[in-house]
Amino acid sequence: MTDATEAVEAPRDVLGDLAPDQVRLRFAPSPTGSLHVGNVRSALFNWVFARHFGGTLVLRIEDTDEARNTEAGVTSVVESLRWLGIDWDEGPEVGGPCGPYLQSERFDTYTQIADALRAAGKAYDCYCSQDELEERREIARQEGRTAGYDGHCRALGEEQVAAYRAEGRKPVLRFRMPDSPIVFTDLVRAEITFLPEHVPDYVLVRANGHPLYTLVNPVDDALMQITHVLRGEDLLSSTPRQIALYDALLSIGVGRGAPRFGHLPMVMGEGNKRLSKRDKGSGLAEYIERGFLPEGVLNYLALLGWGIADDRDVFTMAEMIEAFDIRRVNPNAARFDMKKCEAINASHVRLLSVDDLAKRVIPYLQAADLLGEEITPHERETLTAAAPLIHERMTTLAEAVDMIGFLFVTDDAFVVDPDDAAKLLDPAGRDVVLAAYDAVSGLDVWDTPSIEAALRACLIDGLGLKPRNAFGPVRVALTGRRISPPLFESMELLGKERSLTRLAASTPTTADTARA
RNA sequence: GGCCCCGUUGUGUAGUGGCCUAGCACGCCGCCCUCUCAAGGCGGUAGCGCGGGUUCGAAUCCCGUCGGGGCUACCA
Repeated sequence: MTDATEAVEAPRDVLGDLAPDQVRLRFAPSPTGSLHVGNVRSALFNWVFARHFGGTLVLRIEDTDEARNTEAGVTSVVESLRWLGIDWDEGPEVGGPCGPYLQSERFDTYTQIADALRAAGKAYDCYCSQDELEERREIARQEGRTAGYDGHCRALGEEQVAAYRAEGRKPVLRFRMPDSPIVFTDLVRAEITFLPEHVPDYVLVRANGHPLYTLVNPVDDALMQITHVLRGEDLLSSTPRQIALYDALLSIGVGRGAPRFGHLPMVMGEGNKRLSKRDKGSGLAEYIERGFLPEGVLNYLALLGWGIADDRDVFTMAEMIEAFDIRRVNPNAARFDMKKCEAINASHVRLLSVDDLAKRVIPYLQAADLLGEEITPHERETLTAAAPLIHERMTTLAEAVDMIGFLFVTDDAFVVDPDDAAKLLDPAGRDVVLAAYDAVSGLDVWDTPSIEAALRACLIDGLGLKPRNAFGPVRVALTGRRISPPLFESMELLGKERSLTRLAASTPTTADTARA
C-alpha cells in the first residue's frame, strides 16, 4: 500500500457533504404488539449512529394498517424504548418540527403527494384487476422472466380509460420506474446495481385510496429530511424502487433526494430461518420479564454484526457510541444465541454496584409476592446484605426470586423443594440437621464466623462428615433448595430465630425413629 | 423460476497476500479452587463450503460451482 498509484476501492462514504451533527436517522416501527428483537437491533444501530455524530434520531410510527390497535401499540413501543434507554429527539411525546409522527395522522399529505406524482407523470393509474395481474405474473414466471408488473397501463388512451371506468374498475396508483439502472453504495455492503427490467412498476396507493408503505415510507423520510437509513436486509430489494421514488419526489420539490442506506444483517432463529415472533426470545417483553438488563440486551444485539474489539465483547452503550462505525458492521446474517445473550447479560449484572443490584431486584421480588409495595427498613437491610451474595451468581434479575426468596418468605409459606428434600433430607440428613440445630442453638453471637465455626466444629470435626455432606442437608432445611447463596452468610441474614425454626422443622421425625 | 445479499470451529466474530501449523468470546468437556451453585484460574474440543486458477507464497485476489438467506402483494 505504499504505492500511491495502486487502485484502491473507494471507501464507503458515510457523511458525504454533511456536517456530522446534520445526520438525521429514524426508527420507524409499526405498532404491532411488543417490539421484536430485530426491530430493537435496528433501533439500536440508528440510535448509536445518530449519537456518534451528534445528530438527530426521529421516532416515527408506521401505523398505516388500520386493522391494528395503534393506541396500545404506540404506548408499547414508547415504553420499550424507554426501558432500553434509547431516546429520540423528535417523535411521539417529544414533538418536533416535522410532525405529526404518526402516519395515521398524515393521510392528507400522502394524498396530495400522490396526486402531484400523477400530475407530473411519475405515477399512473392502473386498472388491471388482481386476477389479470396474477395470471400474467404466472406466465412471466414460467417463462423465466421477472414476475412483476408488465407495464400494461403505462400509456392508456382516454378511450381505454373510459371503457375501464364504465366497467366499474377502480384504479391503483402505480409508480413509473425509470428505465436506467439504479446503483447505490450500501453502507455495510458495497456498490449494488439493479437493472431496470428487474424492478417493475409498483403500487403506491390502493384502489380504495389508502396509501401504501411503498409511498408513505419514502415520503416521510423525505419530508423529515432523513439522511441515513439503517434497516434490515429484508428491505434491500426494495431499495432501488425507493431510490427512484426519492428522485421523483425531488423533481416535484419534495425532499432532497435519496438518503444513504445501510442494510443490517438478518437475525436468524433456530434452523435457518429469520427469527420470527414464534421463536423463543424474539420479543422484548420476554427479556423484561426474565430480568435482563437493558444494557445487556443492547450489548448482545450489537454483537450481531458489530464488535468493539477483537478481544472484548462486553461494553457500555457510551463505549459503543464512541466507537461505532457503520462500515465495520458485518454483512453476514447472524444466528441468535440465547446462551451468549445470557452470558453477556450476566457480565453486565456483575458490572452493577451492589446497591444498584439490590434496587433493580426489588420489582422482581415484588412480582413474586416476596416483597410488598412498601419495603420495611429490615427488608431493605436484608436486601443490601444479600446483594453481594448473589451478584456473581445470577444471569438475570428474576433469578433473585429463587436465590434469596427464602430470606423474605414467611415461615408458614416456606416450602422445601420436594426433590431436594428427597435427596438430602433423608433420615441421615435429618440427623445432620438435628446436630446442626444443637450446634448453633446456644450461640450468643449470630454472625457468619461464629456460625461457621460452630457448624464445622460439630459436623466436620465432631461427626467426621465431609463438608459437602455436612452442609447439604442444612442448606436444604434453611433455604429450601440444594443450591443457594453461601450457607453461613445466609443463616446470619435469616436470623437466629428463623434459622432454628427451619432447622427444627427438618429434624428427625417419629417415623424416622420408628424405622430406626 | 427471476433478481439481490451472504459463506472462517456448534454460535458470534478477528483476519484486506507472508506476523495464521488461523486469534478472541460464548457453548461444550476436563482439572484447580470450594459448604452447594456461581465467579475466578488452567487446559482441551472444533473452522477458512467445494473446485480450478494467479503467485515464491492465499482464509485473504480471480473464475466457476455448491450452499444458505431475502425479495418477488392493492403487507410492512
